Amino acid sequence: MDRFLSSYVHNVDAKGRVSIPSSFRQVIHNRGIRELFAMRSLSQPAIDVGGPELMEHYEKRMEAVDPFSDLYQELAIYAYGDGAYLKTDSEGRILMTDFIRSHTGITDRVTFVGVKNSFQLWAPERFEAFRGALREKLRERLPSLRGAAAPVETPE
Amino acid sequence: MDRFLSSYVHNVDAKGRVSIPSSFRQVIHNRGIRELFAMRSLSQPAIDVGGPELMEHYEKRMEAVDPFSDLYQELAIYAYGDGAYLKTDSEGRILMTDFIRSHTGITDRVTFVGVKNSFQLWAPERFEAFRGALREKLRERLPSLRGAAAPVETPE
DNA sequence: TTGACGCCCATGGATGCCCATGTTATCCCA
DNA sequence: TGGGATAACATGGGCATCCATGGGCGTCAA
Repeated sequence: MDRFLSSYVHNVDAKGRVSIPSSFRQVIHNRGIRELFAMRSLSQPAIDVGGPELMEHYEKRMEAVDPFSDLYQELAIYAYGDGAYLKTDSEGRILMTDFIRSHTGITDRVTFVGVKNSFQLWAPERFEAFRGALREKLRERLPSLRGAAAPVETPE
Repeated sequence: MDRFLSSYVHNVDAKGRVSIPSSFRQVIHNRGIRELFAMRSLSQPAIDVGGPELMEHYEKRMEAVDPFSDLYQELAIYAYGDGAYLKTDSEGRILMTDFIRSHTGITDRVTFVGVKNSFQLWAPERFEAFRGALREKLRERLPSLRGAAAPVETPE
């Protein structure tokens, strides 16, 4: 149990709080993650959430770039400036800040989507649409999958 | 928690004061920074703020240019010429001086942007525009950065 | 003297912490 | 095997505290 798996829809309460699915909390604990870091996904209206590795991923990327170039500076602004720490309360809930809401369109419900080493936050409707489109696309691209045992299906 | 991370928008009051985000004050304290130094960013309409390492960073950055060229001189004057120590008041606020305002366009609101070892001051509108453009640029330039699955277009 | 700046106090809103409730999944025992 | 007891979890609300913000006043310097 060390991978973020499956998806869950949770409610946002009047204070803007949402419970992190308990299985995700397990994974967070098992991985020894102390601080949750959040970033806007580049290509999707979703927020990526994970531990420090999430940031290290970009740092590695940046090592290949001249540290004194504009590109490096820009990557730094993106990686560090366009993210946020997510503080959890004593019950394991996180706050849906404007930072999250404006990028995802989340209002009163959130879909948590496990993506192996990290998980994502989506507005449920958008995620449904995305998942549908994704399935189509994969069906076209990977026809060999069709015969197999419903490999593209995602648990509710 | 020893890195300047995330971004915050704060108001400038009638006296020109702005609160430094408390998380940044934490970082300043944790790093043992006693004096904050501010200088013009070389590539953006922003002010870079940090401890003594900030100056070293600039110097290294400028070494990419021939240190005996006119350009080097000009960059030095540009960055250091109006640089200033930022005094904080007893509440942890700094003053938006004309030096800061003229370079950034800041009037009544400021965006604090964490960039790991230092942070920046931006006019919120300009930062939003910059961030948007940057996302576009990175999305094209680093297509492999994101993508748990195949890239699929999603309505924004 | 006048304005800039440092220091103090006031306040409202946001945030974190604690406890309460209902629902669901799990387990145990008859 | 069915049903009740139990534990885990999502959710809600109250309250204390921190923090961003605003205003007053004294001091120092031009």
